[in-house]
Amino acid sequence: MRAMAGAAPSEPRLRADARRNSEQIRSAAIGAFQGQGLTVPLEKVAQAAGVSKATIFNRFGGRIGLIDAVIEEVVARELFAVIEHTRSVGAVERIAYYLTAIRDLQYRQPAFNDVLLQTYPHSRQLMEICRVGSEANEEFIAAARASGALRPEFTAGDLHALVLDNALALKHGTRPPRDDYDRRTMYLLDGIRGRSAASGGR
Amino acid sequence: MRAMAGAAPSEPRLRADARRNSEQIRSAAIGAFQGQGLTVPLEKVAQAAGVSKATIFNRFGGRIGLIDAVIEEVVARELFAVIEHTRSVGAVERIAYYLTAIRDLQYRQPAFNDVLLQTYPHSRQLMEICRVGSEANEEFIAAARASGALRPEFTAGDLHALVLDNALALKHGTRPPRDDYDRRTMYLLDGIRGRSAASGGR
DNA sequence: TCGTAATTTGACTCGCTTGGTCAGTTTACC
DNA sequence: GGTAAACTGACCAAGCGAGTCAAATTACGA
Repeated sequence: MRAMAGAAPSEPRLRADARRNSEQIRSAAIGAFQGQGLTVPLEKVAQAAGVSKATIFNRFGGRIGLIDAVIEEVVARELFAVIEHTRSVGAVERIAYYLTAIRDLQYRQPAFNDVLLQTYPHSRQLMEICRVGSEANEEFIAAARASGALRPEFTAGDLHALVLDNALALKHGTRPPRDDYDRRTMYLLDGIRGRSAASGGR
Repeated sequence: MRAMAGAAPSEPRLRADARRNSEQIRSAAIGAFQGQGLTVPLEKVAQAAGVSKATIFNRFGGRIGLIDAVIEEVVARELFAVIEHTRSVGAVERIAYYLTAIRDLQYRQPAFNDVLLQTYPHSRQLMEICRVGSEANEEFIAAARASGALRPEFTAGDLHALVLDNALALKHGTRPPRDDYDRRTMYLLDGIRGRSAASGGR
């Protein structure tokens, strides 16, 4: 590693071309990560940015640096919004809303699954996102159990496993049509609901 | 490929050492496949059999030939037994029994997941096993729906996806403790049951 | 308009693992 | 013992993307 450290380089005055390239790489990375996940070959990102792969190393120090520089826009923002919004949902439907929203994110954003699966454990940012996510899980599970919306034997670990399994399925398998996916989300919800809770429709 | 074709070589009179090695390789393969799945390095199988890797190629022509020679003992027998036995279960509990048994097989036999995932599509035997399995799926789904044990919108494709996702999770993830796994099987069952059907306990 | 240092880049190396091959040696069998 | 079958150690192939570097290019200040 030469001199890189964190996000958008700004410490030393960059030359104009370097600044321009940084920006192009950033936005190419956001697009590529969102479309194909965090494991997309850097070569492709470079191509989309109209620069050489080596330039990515010059500007960001490598994949980890690049991820740290854009992960906020790629997934963190959206995830935190989901968590935040979930808190405003009524206690009884909250856990169903949360799981549905998470699964939606997983379906739409391959990068989100890479975060969950901790594909790059060397990125602080990624680990931090995971941590926050785990805490949200526990928060919502506890609340849901208290409200009777969830069957009592269901643990935070169960939720975690549920989501991780889905991440693996989406990552290594063929993604199903959206309506099939959503229907299966319903089965899931019905399987974890407490007896007392009323279902949405069914 | 030199001269191999199918299962246990028997066409031309083999020399005594060759016959002995074939047998050792077969049983080593059964052990290795059951323990670590069909993707276990041939080197390891050879080591367990006390021969060189090249001997496996001499005797079986390669991984596919070896798989074809032992897949019966490794998974087919047990799978067919499950299917057969499922037919003798009462209509209402049948689908639950089937899914539970399949998931048990998936947990205990990594090789079974390799079959499901069609890791080696060049093996006729593997494909045949898949075909038979798919037919069983449809048979049981149809019966379950007819008996009201299954929610009506649940399709054979849903069952297939359910099982495949689990195969991917077990293959690429960390396998959970058995009791967690079984509990999650319960959630699953509760999520796909028809309204009328009574659950086992809960 | 230079001089210089920052920047870019094409072409490379590297790692890493397993399947598969082959020449040369050992072994079974008649 | 002679011969062909069988075994084996050592080797190659392949894929594939990360990361590196010397050489060329470019921005920028004087």
